[in-house]
Amino acid sequence: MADVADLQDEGEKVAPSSAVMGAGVQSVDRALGILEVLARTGESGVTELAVELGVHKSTAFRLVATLEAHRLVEQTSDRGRYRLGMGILRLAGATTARLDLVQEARPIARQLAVDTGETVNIAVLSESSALYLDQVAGTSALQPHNWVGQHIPLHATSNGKVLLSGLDEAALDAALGKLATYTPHTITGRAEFREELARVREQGYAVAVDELEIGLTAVAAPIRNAHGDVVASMSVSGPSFRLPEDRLDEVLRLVVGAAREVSHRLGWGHR
Amino acid sequence: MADVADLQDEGEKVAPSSAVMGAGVQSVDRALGILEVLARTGESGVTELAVELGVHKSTAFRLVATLEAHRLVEQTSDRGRYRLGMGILRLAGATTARLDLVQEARPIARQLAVDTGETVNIAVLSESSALYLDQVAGTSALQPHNWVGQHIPLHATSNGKVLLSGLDEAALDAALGKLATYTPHTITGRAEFREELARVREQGYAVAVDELEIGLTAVAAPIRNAHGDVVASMSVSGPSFRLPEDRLDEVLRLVVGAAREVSHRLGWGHR
DNA sequence: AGACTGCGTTCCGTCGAGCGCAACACGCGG
DNA sequence: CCGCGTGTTGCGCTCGACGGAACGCAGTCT
Repeated sequence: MADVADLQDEGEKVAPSSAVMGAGVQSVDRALGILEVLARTGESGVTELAVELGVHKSTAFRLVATLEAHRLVEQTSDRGRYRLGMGILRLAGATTARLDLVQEARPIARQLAVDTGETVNIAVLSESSALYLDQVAGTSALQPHNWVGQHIPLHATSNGKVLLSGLDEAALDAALGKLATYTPHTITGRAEFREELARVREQGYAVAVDELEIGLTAVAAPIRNAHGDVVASMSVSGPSFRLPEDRLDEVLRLVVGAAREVSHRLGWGHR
Repeated sequence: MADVADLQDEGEKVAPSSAVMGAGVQSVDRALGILEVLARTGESGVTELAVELGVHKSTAFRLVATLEAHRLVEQTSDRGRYRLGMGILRLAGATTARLDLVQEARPIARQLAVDTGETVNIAVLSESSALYLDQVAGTSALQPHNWVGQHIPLHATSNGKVLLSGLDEAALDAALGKLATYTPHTITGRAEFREELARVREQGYAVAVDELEIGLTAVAAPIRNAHGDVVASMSVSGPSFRLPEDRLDEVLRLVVGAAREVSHRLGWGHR
């Protein structure tokens, strides 16, 4: 039952593009597919969505109208295109409020932000990129433009390195695409990157200076669950001029300590 | 703005407690209903969800399984209960990145935070409570515990007053439940509160000193869209001792100016 | 202007997808 | 052990979701 009956050869190339699809309740599947398309494109019309899903225009419309009734999507104007709506944010608020990872990590992250004066982030691995779960602003006015929910490349960030360091060889290969170059300091050699990961594993922390963006420095340490797996990563990041070499040692000590504290609260080292 | 709602007079057997429901594609409607229930309860079992929606267990299971395939829900353990998942957060990231309100407001909010030294929030009206969309921390270490996605009572906050001031009588009645008392300064009289709203409308800003919490002061101004409707509210809040009467004038000037600037960027006053 | 092409939206008849039923596998407590 | 509670799975019947086609409206080309 793998292939969906695509009987219409209207001429349009039937490209399932990307998504799970094909598993579960058909109409719900399609509706969620719409959300994913909108997340990717930012904004789409009914016709566009219909082509993307390989369904009739009217079908796409009915689905999107249902989503709209629940405020998960909204249209830019009457008779306009569609985009993701506020309902998503409401759900997201309820999600983070309940995730015990965020729950446990938040007070510690806040203290870390106060101690270092820089921005603290918590990220998890999600489909070959880093998903930022939470962010606590530093005391300085100069803040990074990241935001919860953003996708960040794994090989050019301290968080990414930490998260990858917890994977075995097979999973690593799957998660690691090609290593894009962002700055002259980005590590792009595969062998070289594996060495870096070994170093991270050994040291228990990761550093990235100017690797994603010139002038941006970040350090990160792993958060482990009761089984000892790396489930998340906690980082401190800020402008490189505020995080010079001689200050990094101090910051590293704080980050590693904070991450270990969260790990303990999640049950690591108990039993 | 045709309402899709009233085509049929509810043949439902059991009261679906709360939610939109009854409009659009049935199975999608139910699936989204599940998300809303999970957002409310935090965690539920299949059977529980089934009775909540008034459907058969197996139906609820199939729906929740589809949601799980898209990572919008996850189960606490194999054969365990269900809760909202990371997929929601991914969608939320894509949402905030594209919502032009947040997009436009963020740099201005940040500047306002720098100028005042206090925390800036942006909130919208969402089902008879305030939904906080964005937050920029002030320069001081002492920060409020709020977070994006939280629901806050409308009648005891400056943001809430501003948002309510944009409604007509009918909508106001619908949005306003009973006026709970939080502190001795909370306005609880209905007539009194309407006078306060009239003042807010006239002045173009709202103030709340010790009304939600003793020691917490906040001021807010409306953000308008191209049609002139109040779509959001921007506030500055901090400890009352840092925001004494004689400083409020200055802060108010800044807030009103910032909110007006955002409104302009959203097309207000243009043509 | 007028024809034309694209959009989002609506109506309707049909047929297969999704529903409820019932049976299943498992965990718990009496 | 049995009963009762989960979450999970096949299976036929039926009703709800689907695609086709037409509509109203906005631009755009001729």
